[in-house]
Amino acid sequence: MSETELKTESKTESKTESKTESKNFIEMLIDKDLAEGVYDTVHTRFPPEPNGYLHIGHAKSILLNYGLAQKYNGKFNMRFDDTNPTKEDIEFVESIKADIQWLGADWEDRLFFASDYFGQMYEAAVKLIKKGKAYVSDLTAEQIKEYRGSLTQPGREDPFSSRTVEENLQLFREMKEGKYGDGEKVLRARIDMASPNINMRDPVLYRVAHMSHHNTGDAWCIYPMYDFAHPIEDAIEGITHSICTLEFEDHRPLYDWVVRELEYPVPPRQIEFAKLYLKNVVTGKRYIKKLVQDGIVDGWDDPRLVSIAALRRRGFTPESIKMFVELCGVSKANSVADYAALEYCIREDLKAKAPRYMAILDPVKLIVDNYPEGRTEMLPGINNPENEGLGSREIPFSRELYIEREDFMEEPPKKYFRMFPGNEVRLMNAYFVRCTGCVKDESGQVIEVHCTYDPASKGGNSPDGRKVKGTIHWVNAPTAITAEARLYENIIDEEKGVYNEDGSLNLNPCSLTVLGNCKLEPAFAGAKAYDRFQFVRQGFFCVDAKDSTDSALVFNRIVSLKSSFVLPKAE
RNA sequence: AGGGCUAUCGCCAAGCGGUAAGGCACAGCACUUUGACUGCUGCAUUCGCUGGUUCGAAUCCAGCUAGCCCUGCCA
Repeated sequence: MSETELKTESKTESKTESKTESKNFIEMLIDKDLAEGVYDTVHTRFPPEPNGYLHIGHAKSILLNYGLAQKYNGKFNMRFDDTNPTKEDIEFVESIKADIQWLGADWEDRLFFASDYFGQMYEAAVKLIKKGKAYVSDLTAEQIKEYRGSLTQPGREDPFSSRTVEENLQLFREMKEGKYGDGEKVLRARIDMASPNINMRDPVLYRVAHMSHHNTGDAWCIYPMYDFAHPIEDAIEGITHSICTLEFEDHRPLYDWVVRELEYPVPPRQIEFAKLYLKNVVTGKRYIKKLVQDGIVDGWDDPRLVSIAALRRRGFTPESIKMFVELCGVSKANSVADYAALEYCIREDLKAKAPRYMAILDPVKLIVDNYPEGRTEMLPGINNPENEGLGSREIPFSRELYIEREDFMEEPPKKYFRMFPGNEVRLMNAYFVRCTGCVKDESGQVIEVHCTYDPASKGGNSPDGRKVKGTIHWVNAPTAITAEARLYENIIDEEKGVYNEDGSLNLNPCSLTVLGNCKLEPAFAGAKAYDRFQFVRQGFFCVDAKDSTDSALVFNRIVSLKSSFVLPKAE
């Protein structure tokens, strides 16, 4: 090996090395924990409450937790945090599981329900009572609020906090046995009513709720509060790093208190990170519910929404969501990502994956006057020049074709290099054609564009080396498949932001455009739900899983292709 | 206003006392059988502000300012 070769090699090596991505603050914390022997494995979890559909924001948490477990060769648990039967519904359990699986986060055999730990939580509460760290209070909800004080005023001692351990034990047992009605009694932790952190002012641990639970039925009429239940759930499952969002920072002292008082040998550590927000996007449950009720969107999976189900239906891939989440990063600074970053990710992912076929969204006839009538020939086309593995196809060509209405202008502006009288363009994969004119109906609408072709330019190149500036796509008219395409814009009017002054949503009236007369080349035949394609020069499209049928294909535009060409406004 | 957290390019985000990574967006050029892709180039004399420590500060100290979160028997 020569000296130069050696040099080149070491150069490449150091380059690879320097490309190592910097770690986020959670990874640095984990590294430290591992180095100091605080933990010797990494065990994370995703703990949604089954009270709604997952959206893009949840994807960050799911992928973060799962990704960390993978990176550190640890484990990832799926856990439903179902401690409040008044707000939860079994209906969401299945949809949440499906969404997480689709995203690729694998919990293996570790699917848990917080409600499975109700017995252990009850025992934990008894333990606290015995330690004198919890008591039963008869205060009403309003009184508790009163006694709690305010942000600036310390709280006052609960008059029931002096009950004896025996009394508390008996009362708590009676709460469990159903002796008291909803709201009559609660179990409170005895911590510090004067704490500047309101969460520490004797927080409620258990409340009475005579209600059937989707998992435990009527076995319980008392249910633990989040602040008490969550650390126990984590500890029981051996979670090491309990990752949650920023608003729980104030709860960490209470989390640590519970875990300490209960004397778990390896206490889990709560770490908080900033949620992922998208600019000009609605995620609020009540807003989406209203959009559905008002018939503005077609359900929770309407492709204009950003629920996981909606993104899936629109045609986003799990890989693109993962790429997006990684692109956004993890930090403690509240931030709002641009939707453009998501679009970048899906284009990037589909670039090599999706076959590139020709489809006309808004068709107008193109007649090749000098092409023999009745003749059809098959022309080869590469399905994706960036991925030879996707193969090639035969595309029919004849005298009558469809082209995009916007690819012809009788009087073109400057720098327009598509079809206009006298101009020569390339029909992609086919021939050079020179435009000779058009036919209009009585209203002035162009109904036919005419041209002549150069037989020598078959395949799209002229043997005389002649160049054309424009290449347009086309579809053979006699064999065209008619289909529907749905084009989406943000459901929010981006000019003025998400909300109006009165709190209502500021909707974009043009968020959906349905094109019902699209013409597709035969290669599209047999396209199935979730199949994704690039419509050449238009964008990436996905077969709609809800409305598409074999005989009437329906496509959702996932994202358009980028374009630096802007048609000057006609006056 | 009591407590907690955060402030680095239009949007994310590295940086951890040695003289501002990267990505998205944007702009320009080249290439092009997609006005796409790709390639190249440009894009913070400056890190919320003001002082201080230091030979040297985005990084340390002090004081300010702004934003977010907290007074559910929700999670």
